[in-house]
Amino acid sequence: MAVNKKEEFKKSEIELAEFAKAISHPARIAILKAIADRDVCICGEIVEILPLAQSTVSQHLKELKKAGLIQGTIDGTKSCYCINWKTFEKSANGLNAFFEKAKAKSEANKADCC
Amino acid sequence: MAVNKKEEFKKSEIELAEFAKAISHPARIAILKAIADRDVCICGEIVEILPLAQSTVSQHLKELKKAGLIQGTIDGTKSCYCINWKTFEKSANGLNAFFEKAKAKSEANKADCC
DNA sequence: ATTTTATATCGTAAATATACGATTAATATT
DNA sequence: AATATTAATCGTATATTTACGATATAAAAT
Repeated sequence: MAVNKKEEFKKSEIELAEFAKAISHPARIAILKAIADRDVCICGEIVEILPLAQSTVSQHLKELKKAGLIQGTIDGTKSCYCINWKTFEKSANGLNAFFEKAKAKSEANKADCC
Repeated sequence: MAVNKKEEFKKSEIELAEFAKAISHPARIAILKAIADRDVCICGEIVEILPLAQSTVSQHLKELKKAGLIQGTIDGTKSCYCINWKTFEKSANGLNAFFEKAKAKSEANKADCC
């Protein structure tokens, strides 16, 4: 049980799901917001803002990085993050295309059967 | 440990994250697609399409229902699902507004510091 | 050189998610 | 009435996520 069946889906579905998963925690939404908000990429500031321990924030940053949504560079003892706009926009557009396509179908069908 | 800190974030952040979580599994993306695709709401068809056991599909349907993204009605022995467009669009628009707002900031800042 | 500061990583506990088979419940078919 | 069909729910195993403190690492300040 609990065997991973995720890979048996279409690549596009897996990618959409992965992006959604990356932003499926309020901390990660808040982090993206915080980074997008400032003109200089912040770092430990995020820890100040969030109601989470430093190590937990670091973990969330790691996941956002893994998803390619943010980038980080080390600046002295500090660590500086910014949005990776290329990936961010690409993912956002992909998700939006999914929404739009679904909506288009609904226009065509119009049959609200439930 | 593993205490739930999610409720300590802003309501808007929690809502965005919850929607993202609802669509954070390829099976659920595939289910939404399948339902949106047909003009008649399907049911056991979904089980045929997905590489998952009936009970697992049922579980995923339950989660989509919990998120308000789909609705179901019983029709004899069959169960008929359709997209709850009101919630779906509202959620999709909310997420999109988040993307747009972030992007707008990036236009303003332009400082790619990393 | 020592201490401080900033952040990543490790270890770990607890919670949640994923998946399935078995069972249940309720309608349909024979 | 007996059986078949459909889908939800239950129980359960395993995997993943979330969270923290402790520790490690590396630069900065003293």
